[in-house]
Amino acid sequence: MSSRASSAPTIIDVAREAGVSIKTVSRVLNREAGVHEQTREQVLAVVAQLKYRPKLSARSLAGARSFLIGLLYYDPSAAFVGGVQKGAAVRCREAGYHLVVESIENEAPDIETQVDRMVAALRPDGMILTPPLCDNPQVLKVLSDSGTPTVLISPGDHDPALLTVRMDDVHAAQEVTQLLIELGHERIGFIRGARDQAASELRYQGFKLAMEAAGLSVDEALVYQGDFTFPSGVAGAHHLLGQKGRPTAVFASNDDMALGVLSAAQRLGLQVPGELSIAGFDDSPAASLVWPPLTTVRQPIEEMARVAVDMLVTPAAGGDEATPGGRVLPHRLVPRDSTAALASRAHRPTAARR
Amino acid sequence: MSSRASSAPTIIDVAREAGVSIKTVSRVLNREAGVHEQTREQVLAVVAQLKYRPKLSARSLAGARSFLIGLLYYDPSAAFVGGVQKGAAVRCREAGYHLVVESIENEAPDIETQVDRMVAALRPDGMILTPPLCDNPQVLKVLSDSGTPTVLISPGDHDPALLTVRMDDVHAAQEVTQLLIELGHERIGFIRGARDQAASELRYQGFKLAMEAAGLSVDEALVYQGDFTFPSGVAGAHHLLGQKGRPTAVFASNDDMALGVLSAAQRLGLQVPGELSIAGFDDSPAASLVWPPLTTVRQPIEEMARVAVDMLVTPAAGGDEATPGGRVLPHRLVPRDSTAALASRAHRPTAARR
DNA sequence: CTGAAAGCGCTTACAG
DNA sequence: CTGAAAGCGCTTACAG
Repeated sequence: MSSRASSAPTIIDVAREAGVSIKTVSRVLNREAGVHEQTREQVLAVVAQLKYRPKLSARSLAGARSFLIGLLYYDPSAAFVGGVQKGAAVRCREAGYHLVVESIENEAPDIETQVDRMVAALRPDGMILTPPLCDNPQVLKVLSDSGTPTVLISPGDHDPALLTVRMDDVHAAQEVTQLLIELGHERIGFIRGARDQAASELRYQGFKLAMEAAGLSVDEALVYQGDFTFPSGVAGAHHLLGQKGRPTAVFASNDDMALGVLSAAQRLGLQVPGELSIAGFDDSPAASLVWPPLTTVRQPIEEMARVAVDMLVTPAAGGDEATPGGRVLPHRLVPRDSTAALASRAHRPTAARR
Repeated sequence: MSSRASSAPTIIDVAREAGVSIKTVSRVLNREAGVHEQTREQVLAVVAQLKYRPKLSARSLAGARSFLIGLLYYDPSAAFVGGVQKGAAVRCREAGYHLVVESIENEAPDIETQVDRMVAALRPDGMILTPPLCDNPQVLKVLSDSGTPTVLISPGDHDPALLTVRMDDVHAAQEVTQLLIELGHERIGFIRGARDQAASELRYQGFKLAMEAAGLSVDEALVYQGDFTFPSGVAGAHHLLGQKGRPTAVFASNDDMALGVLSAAQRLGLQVPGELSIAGFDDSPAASLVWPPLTTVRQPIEEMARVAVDMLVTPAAGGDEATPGGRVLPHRLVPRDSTAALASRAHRPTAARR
């Protein structure tokens, strides 16, 4: 079937044809300095003519690098993982690396074995972890024991020595809250995310900070504990909207829950945004597909993944002055039609309230 | 940083400790027959004690297999690719393989170089292609020239010698159409998918077959050419619902477009499903998140990916009697609330019309 | 600026 | 049932 598989040219073929040693071919291919320009061109010409491509397994076995980056994820959101994957895969290709993807369960009893097997077999030059795996101590332990450089995307509390990439969840949540406040809303419901994810707490903090800055009190009765799923958004909506002094706006910690709120509101016959404003977080694909489209925050997912690969491939790319091994990427508030000024009330800037 | 990296045990360490040759260790690890049970257990004990894991690059360089499966995709739908990825990654791990994912642009001018580079560097034991890449002649050419076994997921017309996995788009579309017909709908609008994707034509054929089987004519004015995107669903809805004898139901070739129809209908003030029934295709995550939830067809995405890996890893797994290299996986009609019986008309089974 | 030698850690024939 | 030797195709020191 693959009769030509055996005829693939090796570095020896190239060296012979170019009249140089294999070491020189290696130098040219790895862009090492100190090769006569004429020699370089000659080698490159033969490489092109023979369509020579170095074999990764040989490079990996002989050298110190595997040219492999591992990405570990445990599903939750297809949109999030998909974005990370695309950003990472593209950057890997640009850098001459390849992305090996493994899906592992966060609660699997043999999770350490799974991770260890992957790392020991592949010897990746680096690993990228997404939530909630990036906060899993067992996984982190295995990786650190193996000496594999690791980048955490949007982690919670973590060893400050580790490389991280994230966005500013607190500030983003503040901005969303401020938007609602500026639209005249005072009774704003909040739906928290899953307890075991770091972003949940950060977004809640942002909400509280913005409320307090505007001189508004956070009514505990208007805070619901969700878990980032659509159904928990529905449940949260029923809880919040069933109150005596019900909120005129609801800020859900992610889009899936906001969609649940939207669905519940429509079933309850509430006009959105006329009678209820709704805001989410993530800017998931569905957020712009529903009606009315959701006001939300765009997470720089693909960019975070690109940066993660950069940190692994070009160690110099890691960190900035503030947090040595950490990078914080900019987000963007995305106002859409699910939020509007409070019906029949004047627009009241928050500054005037102090 | 990784001081212990150099101390990773090799097959030689295991052989020495177990008092056997490296060949015997290799036999045990590869489950080759003909090893004394006692020897086998002794080797396994040492392997466990030393936490020995064979290095993939060495196995790959020395042997005929790389234990790598490549997955090539060009985004379109995050949900589809995400499902394929998960199914493939899980099955790979079970089989001791690893999944290398590459995202390439279907229209990139250097697409052949990109694919060739990946295949030549990795020497994967097999490749999996998703639409639209599985119908890209240039990509298929490079892979066939390299002798890399390839499985196409949901391809269009293809070389019958190639391995394929798909669902029955024609039949599934027939079922959706029948459901609408059984609900009493006669004027049914249809929105076609992207011209360059094979599934578009297949689903349209299914629609026509069901209409004809029920003795209903397909009104060309009620067929709109979409492109699988949300906006084209909105445009299709405006086109179809603006007609004199407008349809009482719309069947969109995928969920994204169906969501567009839903959005447009709600803006036009039409009750769904009271005044308009809507059906989609895919059972994307958003389909069950909107209100009303969408009637659709569940594609067996993860299963298709698992089977694809199986065909590559266990050659015997490929094909069934009907189509030698092809496997057709079962789908499932998912009736939800976006479709309902035609208002104020009796339920009329299609059989009675003939 | 260039090269000869050794070696990475396994599997593949081949022997016994 | 088991093993000694060769070799996969590169990179790494080390020389010159």
